[in-house]
Amino acid sequence: MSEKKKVVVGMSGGVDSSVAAWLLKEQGYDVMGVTMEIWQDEGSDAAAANGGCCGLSAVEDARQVAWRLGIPHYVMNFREEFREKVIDYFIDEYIHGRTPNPCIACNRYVKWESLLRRSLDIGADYIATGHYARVDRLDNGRYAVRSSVTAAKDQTYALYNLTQYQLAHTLMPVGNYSKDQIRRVAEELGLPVAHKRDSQEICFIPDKDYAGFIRAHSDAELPAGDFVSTDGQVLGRHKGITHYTVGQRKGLNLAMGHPVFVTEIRPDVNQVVIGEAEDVFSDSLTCNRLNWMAIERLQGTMRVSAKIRYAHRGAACTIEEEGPDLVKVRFDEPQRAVTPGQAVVFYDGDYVIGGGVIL
RNA sequence: AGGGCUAUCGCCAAGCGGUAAGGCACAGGACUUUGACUCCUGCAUUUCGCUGGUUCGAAUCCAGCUAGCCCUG
Repeated sequence: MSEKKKVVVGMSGGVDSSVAAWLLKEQGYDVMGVTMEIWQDEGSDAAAANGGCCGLSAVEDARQVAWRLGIPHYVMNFREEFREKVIDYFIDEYIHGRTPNPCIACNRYVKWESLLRRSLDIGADYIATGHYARVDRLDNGRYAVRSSVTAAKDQTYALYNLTQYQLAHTLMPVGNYSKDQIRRVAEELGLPVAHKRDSQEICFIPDKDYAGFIRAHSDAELPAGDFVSTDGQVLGRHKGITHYTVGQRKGLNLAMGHPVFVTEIRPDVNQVVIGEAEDVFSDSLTCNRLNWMAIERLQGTMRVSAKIRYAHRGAACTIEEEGPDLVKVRFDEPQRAVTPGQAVVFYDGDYVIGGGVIL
């Protein structure tokens, strides 16, 4: 007859989700730990590499932490969902000359769709993660993700795409603390993962060879092609469009005497456009695949701060609906490397208003 | 087979007799739960097209050779 709310904590084996589990337990929840299996090539070196939010070492570390905290721990297989919603999407975007953000897709479709559904199925009321972000219920009744108290570790950008339903069943206890505080708690609890390195890079491509990964997991052609200047002059040969992204400087192998950058990728003609440093700035962008969070929908124009990539500080701008599922963003100051495929997330202060995908 | 010019790190390029600047590219690292950007470090110590010569000493002067470019045939 327990009135305790049940929560499933997604435990990656890292410090953050480990402490999140402990915090929830302290807050009186009935906590259960779940580690998601998402890697594809079992037994490969790639999967064994630590780092990433979901490395192979995850299961053992998470199991130990759960044991220490005295909570049950389970492993659930999400390989199929991950393959379809994250890896296939990732490959398809690159093939079409865009630059995807797999973490956002993983959050929306794997963590907050599959994991949430299965968690509710086994009787949980919420799922929780170790993200540095907070979930608030606003006066208008809507749920919105809110920046962590630590601006340096804020992870709201990757969470803009969560739905109201998903947020209503989400807890993010770590958002009220700084990274230092979290590590200190982990130390005090004697957790074995207290000093584990922060994860980074795409978890399913630890060697950072994206182009190689795409070639190995897709039958698309992806041939070499021309680097061209804005006025159409051929400057050299590129290794295939999947090797590049807007704003990129390194790896072009173009000795022009001064740094040059990718300004555009043209998948239809297999060209990569090269320009000067100043050519990579834009004063506006259009986005679609919108998800509104703090507001039900956009009416007229709205002044917000927009992040065009993870770790972007945010830029003042005006947003305006331009059509069904289409929003125009006009920046007060031109922004560097507005990149198709990346998410643009709108903020009002700490709160995520919504966001979309850059066209 | 007449005349002129040029040959320095992968690319561009300083140097003009005193013992090899710099930029780009590239490599490594830092930063980073996406791709990038940025920052830091490294990068011609028997070497300046080759072979000789002058000199205490040459990439720097001289000669020849080789290669490329240009002009005149």
